[in-house]
Amino acid sequence: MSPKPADAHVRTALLETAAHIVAAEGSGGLTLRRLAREVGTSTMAVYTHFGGMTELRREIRHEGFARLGADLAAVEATGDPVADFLVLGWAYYTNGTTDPDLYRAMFMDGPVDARDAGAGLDTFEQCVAAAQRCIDGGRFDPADALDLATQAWAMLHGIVSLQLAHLLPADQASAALLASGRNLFRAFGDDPRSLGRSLARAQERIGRGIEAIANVATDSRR
Amino acid sequence: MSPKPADAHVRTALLETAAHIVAAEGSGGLTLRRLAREVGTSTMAVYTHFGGMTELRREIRHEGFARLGADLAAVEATGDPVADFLVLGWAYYTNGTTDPDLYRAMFMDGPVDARDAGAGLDTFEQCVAAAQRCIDGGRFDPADALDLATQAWAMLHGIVSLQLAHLLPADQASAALLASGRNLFRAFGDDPRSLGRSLARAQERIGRGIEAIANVATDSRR
DNA sequence: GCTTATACATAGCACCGCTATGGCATACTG
DNA sequence: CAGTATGCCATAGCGGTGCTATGTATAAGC
Repeated sequence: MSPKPADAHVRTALLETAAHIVAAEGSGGLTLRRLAREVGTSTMAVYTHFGGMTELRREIRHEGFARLGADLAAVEATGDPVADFLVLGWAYYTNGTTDPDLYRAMFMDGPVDARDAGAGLDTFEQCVAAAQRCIDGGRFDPADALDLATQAWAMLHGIVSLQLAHLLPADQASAALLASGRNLFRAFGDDPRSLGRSLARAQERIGRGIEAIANVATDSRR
Repeated sequence: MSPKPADAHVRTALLETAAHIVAAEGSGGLTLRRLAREVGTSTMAVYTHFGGMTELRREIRHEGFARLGADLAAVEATGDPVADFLVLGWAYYTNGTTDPDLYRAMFMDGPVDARDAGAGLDTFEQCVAAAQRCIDGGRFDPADALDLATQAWAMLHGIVSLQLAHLLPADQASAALLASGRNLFRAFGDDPRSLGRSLARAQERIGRGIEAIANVATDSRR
């Protein structure tokens, strides 16, 4: 009946438009029947390919983690590991605030199961590595990189999710991001003057990188 | 037909059992028909008293904010404002982790509307006041108390919500809570040795206060 | 070429939030 | 005190949801 556009695996079309619906209208806008209608198939397709809406939503979360991982991987490691770390945090904040519904689907729709936790912690490894480089470079005091990364991640996630809950306006959120980042990194042992220079470099890279990261973002949307 | 137990305002019974269902089984367990059945009334009662499930859920959020506010108000202001602030943060963490589904309903089910934001920011004022006392007492460097409180809140919320999403095990979360608190307060200008003493006092108060806060918590459940 | 298995369509189930309507008790009014 | 008006709740029904049992057609294996 339907023209079957290229027939490129129904599974991909389902996941793609599902992620698009979630990103555009929120998790509540995604509906089995609507998804089937929009893709031009029947509701059964979702069950043959995923098993149900729960698994579909889990795949969407994985897609979100993949995009987040791509955005984080797009920040290049330079000779200034602290600036790298700062830019990484900014990339995280940007990812969450530009795709709020996807971020919500990842962290707030849960509770996350074991598979999700694995996918989430994979991207978290990039944060740990950034902290480790700061330690190895002598900028941070010797410490467990995972502890530092955890603190940074909690701060980032706290600011992002408070903004997404409309409990922090965007300007206050970004201000808190800057201040908390500086405070944390100071406490991690970085020298105030070095930190100031790294912060300036990071801000300059952020200014230059807005288009670059935007490109990566659109690329990762395939 | 039904015995109408004391007839104590159906509205109260609805809100109470609704909050109980959410706290016990999560937001997904709350259903209009089930709630009516469990209270022993009809689905219409929800609409006469609240206007719909949306408003009911909003009242549940307010109930959660009220309990959180009560838990926070239960920490007494002593001569050590930094210890007070630390205990306040611990109380926040405890509130979120002991009633995870209620905490989720407050911050993750949203997006929060203007009325919710007001209720949430009311309890946030206690955090601002605690920061202000630390500044006035000369423990923190002169600063905008709201900025400091925002950073502390974001950190707390980040840790709590990451734990609730099963992305941080409880032990790592409490460790991050301790470390981040110390790091932030150090950055806020507190002297390391004074901070160490306040932290010891706070830990002692927490140890003593576990039963007290638990009592307050059960009290606030009426 | 027949069989088998896979992918999708159809129809129906139980449940959801919500609303139109009616009954009934109370409160108000002349 | 009679009559009316008002608020609270029960009933029944609508369109929607996720999910499943069943049928069907296409593709794969021998």
